Amino acid sequence: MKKQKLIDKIMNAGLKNTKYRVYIIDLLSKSERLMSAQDIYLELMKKKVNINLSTVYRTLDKLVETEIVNRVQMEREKQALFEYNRNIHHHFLTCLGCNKIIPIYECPLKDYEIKLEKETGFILTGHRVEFFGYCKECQTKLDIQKK
Amino acid sequence: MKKQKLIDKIMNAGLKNTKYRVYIIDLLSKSERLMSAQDIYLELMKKKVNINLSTVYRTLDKLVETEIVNRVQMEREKQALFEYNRNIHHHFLTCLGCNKIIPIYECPLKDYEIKLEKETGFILTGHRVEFFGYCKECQTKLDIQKK
DNA sequence: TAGCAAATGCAAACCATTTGTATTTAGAAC
DNA sequence: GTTCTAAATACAAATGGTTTGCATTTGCTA
Repeated sequence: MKKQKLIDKIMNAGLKNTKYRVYIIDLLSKSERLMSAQDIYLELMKKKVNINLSTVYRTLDKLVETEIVNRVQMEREKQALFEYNRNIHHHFLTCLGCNKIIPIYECPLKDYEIKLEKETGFILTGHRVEFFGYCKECQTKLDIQKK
Repeated sequence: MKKQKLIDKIMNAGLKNTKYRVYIIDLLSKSERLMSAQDIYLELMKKKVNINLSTVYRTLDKLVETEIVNRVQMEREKQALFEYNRNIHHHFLTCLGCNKIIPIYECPLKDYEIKLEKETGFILTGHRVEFFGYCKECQTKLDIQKK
């Protein structure tokens, strides 16, 4: 994403354009993995961007609030993880061997949600799904086979 | 569950039979809601069962390890929640209004998992699903309608 | 360019959870 | 029943992710 586009995005959300916001959105939008606040902090420090950890948290709060970024809580991670919001609904697949997290851009629950709404009387607004298993490499490495 | 059955369950898992274990399993197996460690601690104190919070945590660790109890991490709760393991696969439906959590004993993902295994090469071992929405009461209270 | 609200840095607080260690207890062996 | 040992517990302190209070700085509007 061009820097100007990124600044527009920040300002359109009603936020002030600050260097840290630019850095964090840029970092997340280029990252192919989910990142924790700590990850972001360390990554920026490595790039000689001197930021405070509490600023990372406050920035992420704002970005989540304005839906520029998504916060997700994985079952097995204690810290929250963040991803750039591309507005594409997806689920996650976590490898229990190496902990890598793969987004799955496909959703088998559309019809089921309608059914569930009828059954429960709820109005549904969303869902989240996390699959667990072992990736090919870990299957070999850990000698895991389908039972 | 009868007390003796409960003790058998503990001992069959290779654990020592202690009063706190009996109390905690009994409490969880009778609770119709998920409970946090803190909830359990307070509930027991209310019943004049003087237990230490760290004992609650260590007991829960053992019970999760031996699969007598399940630990679940909800998206919106920071503490882990615990439920008695009835060995019935289920998902959760959380009301964004009143935070109640309803288990859904139905799974639309069986076939999809096979497909996902083929697509990704993973061996899948499980998944978890949480639906979000508003229950009937909160729809009225908060004037929420389907869009 | 001034003024003000918003953003930041820093230190301290917070809260769920874990850990170290001394003491107690369950259950196996006698 | 008594003894012995590993496991369980109490208590206090530590940990780790996250939040907050407050003084200072910065971005944006007028």
